[in-house]
Amino acid sequence: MTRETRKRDAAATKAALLDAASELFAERGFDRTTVRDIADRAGANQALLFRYFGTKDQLFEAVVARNGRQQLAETAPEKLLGAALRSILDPSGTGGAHRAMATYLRSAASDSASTAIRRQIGDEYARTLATLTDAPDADLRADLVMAWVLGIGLVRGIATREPLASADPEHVCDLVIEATKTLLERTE
Amino acid sequence: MTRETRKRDAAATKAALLDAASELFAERGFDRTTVRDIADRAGANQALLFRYFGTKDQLFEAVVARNGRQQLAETAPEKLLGAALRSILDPSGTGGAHRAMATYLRSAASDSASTAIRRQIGDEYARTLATLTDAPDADLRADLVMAWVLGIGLVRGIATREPLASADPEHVCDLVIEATKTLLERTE
DNA sequence: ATTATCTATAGATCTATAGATAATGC
DNA sequence: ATTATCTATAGATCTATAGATAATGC
Repeated sequence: MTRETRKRDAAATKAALLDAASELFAERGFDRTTVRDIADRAGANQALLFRYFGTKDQLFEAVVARNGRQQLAETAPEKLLGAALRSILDPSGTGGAHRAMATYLRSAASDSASTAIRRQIGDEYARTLATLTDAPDADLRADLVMAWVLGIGLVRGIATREPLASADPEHVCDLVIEATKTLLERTE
Repeated sequence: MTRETRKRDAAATKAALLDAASELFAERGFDRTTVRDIADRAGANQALLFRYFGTKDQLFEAVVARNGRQQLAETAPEKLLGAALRSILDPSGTGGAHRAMATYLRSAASDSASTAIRRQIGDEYARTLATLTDAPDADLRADLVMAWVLGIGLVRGIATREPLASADPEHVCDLVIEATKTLLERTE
């Protein structure tokens, strides 16, 4: 049996590595994901990862840069909070915000990771959320709302704490959105 | 110059290792803390860590078990939210809740870490917070409050996101406590 | 004599690189 | 001929253990 060689397509290989890295960083965080895990899932040789992305850190930044852009563009500001919450509360949710948040959470310990991702993901979410209030400290309040969503993702998805972990998503949404109204509407 | 040998005191060495581990796990998370880092900071030999605690995982559990107990006992339930928030918002705060939260956050990716710590820290906080409301889903609401505190710690302390990172602690407290009242008081 | 502490190192990873191999395009 | 892919491995960690050394208590 002859050893198979991957089809020669640099662009496709790069994309496959990005996809695999995006999944694994979200599942396990930066530290616990090895370059060999990524290459294996992508069906690519491990050395290509370095050829195309330089270092593991740079691959991480490439993942964040790619994911950050496409996820927010699709959601209207006033629906963003609900959408982010539902996507975080949906156990089957591998799409959209869930992955970005999971990456954010699971890589909280890694420095380069934290730095890169903070800018990309955080800024876009917060900027969008800040449009929902006209309080003078809109940006701060937006940060607080984002912090809540992240915290819920942490407690539910990673710590799998009960009763939150298996609570009804719509019920949680109601509670959070109601309390958030107080935060966003009270102008002083 | 003769090589110094540590004073022979097993109990003190164990305590020093626990202290050092507690600090480092909070600062860097489980994965990024090496047993040698811990032993060095404790001024102890690295082999003793294994002699006294078995494995790195077991040391982590010992840290969590020790810290979890003493931190909550001191605060009255109705002041817990404010105390937890202030301790997380205080940049100089190395004491109490801050370290527990930081450990929780920075070790979010590690499995054994996450499992051990979830039970210890989470349960005690949530149980205390749940006494503040008489809503039928008190535990769920308490989880949500805790999630918010953790999220704020994440965004402020680890991601150091502006404007939240350098916002006035009292102002943040006001905003969060006000919004939390809505969550805890609205019984239906 | 007991046992806390230390030395030395095995064994398992993991990132990254150098250089060989082989598939495509001209 | 170019260059995408693969092999093999260097070099750096990191956890954990086996066994030597040396300080205390009887």
